[in-house]
Amino acid sequence: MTASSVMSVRRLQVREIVLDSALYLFAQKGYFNTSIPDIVRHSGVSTGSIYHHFSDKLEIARAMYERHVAQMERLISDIEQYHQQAEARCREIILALFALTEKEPMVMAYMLHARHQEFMPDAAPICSSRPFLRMREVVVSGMRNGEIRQMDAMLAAVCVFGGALKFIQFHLDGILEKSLSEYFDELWSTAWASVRA
Amino acid sequence: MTASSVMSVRRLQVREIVLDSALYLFAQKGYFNTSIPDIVRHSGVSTGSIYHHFSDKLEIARAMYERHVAQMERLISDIEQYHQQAEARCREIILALFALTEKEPMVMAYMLHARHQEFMPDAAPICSSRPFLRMREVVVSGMRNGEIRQMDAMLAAVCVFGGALKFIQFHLDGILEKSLSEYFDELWSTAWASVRA
DNA sequence: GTCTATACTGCGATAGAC
DNA sequence: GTCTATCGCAGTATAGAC
Repeated sequence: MTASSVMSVRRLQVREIVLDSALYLFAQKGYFNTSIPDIVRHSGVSTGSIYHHFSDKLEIARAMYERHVAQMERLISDIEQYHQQAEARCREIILALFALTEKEPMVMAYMLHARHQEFMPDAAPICSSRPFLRMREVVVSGMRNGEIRQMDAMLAAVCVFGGALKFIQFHLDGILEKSLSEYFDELWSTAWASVRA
Repeated sequence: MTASSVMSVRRLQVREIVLDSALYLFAQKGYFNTSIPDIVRHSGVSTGSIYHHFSDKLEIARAMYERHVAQMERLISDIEQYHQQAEARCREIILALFALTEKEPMVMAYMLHARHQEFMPDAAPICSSRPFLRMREVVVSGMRNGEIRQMDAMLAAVCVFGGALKFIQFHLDGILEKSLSEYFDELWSTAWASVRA
């Protein structure tokens, strides 16, 4: 292993440590309630080092956003590869989002809850981000191949995924009596019934 | 008119002016991006005067939240008074929310979009606020009187109102091609079909 | 009750030693 | 590349005249 590859591995490590701390703190208290000193304390990385790896606080938020948009896109790509029907794809996407919510609630909290536009001036609303656009494309293709009845595309997407996303929000807000997965069957059958051809 | 009643009318006026400015600014830029000097500039009321009427910046946010929670509750009460069936009540509530969104988008932006818990430490999530609890009660009563089929109460509420609320969010985010009201018919028939007995 | 001027704090960001 | 020390400033809140 060369010296430069050691350095770049280490470089990645520090970035990841900072991003993990920032995810925890941003998801828990929000971007504005999290100071650089907070991140220093929680991550154990010094101010100077943080600013060596990130140009400013905003870039931390941006890098984290990109990291988790990519994570969600990968999740959808995997599903599209293994399932061909829109019905199966939608179903599996919801199951994967539920699993992600229970395994890494902070990721979902940051992606769904945070008002990214308040601190990332050029960010699109989350519903226009790549993972959500791809979810809508899955629904549109289902409409083209006759699995889903002809209807407004946006409405169809809301019918299929809207309920699941609301339940994820409820779960993160702690107002659900049961675990997310216990709601899945009834939720999915109701959602799919409202759009199937 | 007595001197004290003049004073209290004026007192209310100043509070309203400040709250109106704060609504505009909070809805547009968010709570944390809005400084007291911003409110001073936009409202024309001086710092000293603002602090005479509100103990701190947080209390402005709280008072505004209460004002619009009450406004939405009144809207629901009026509908409950004039309509007895759950179906009509739900329908009219959605129509009223759409109308409010188009007439006073900032109210809906502040109520639905803002992450109130980030700056109001003791606030419940918006979905647990009184207007949203009452909307769920309407659905539950519709389930009791047989208009809505037996199903998980939370799921039923999401089916009835979730789509409309998502479309309001889309509208506020500016990603809708048509006006809100043009989506209503298809949205409502789909939503109600998914829950009716 | 309303204003102007200002005190105080805590944050984001930088400098510079190691 | 990482650290500690610190600068400059924006922003909340107050003091005190009118």
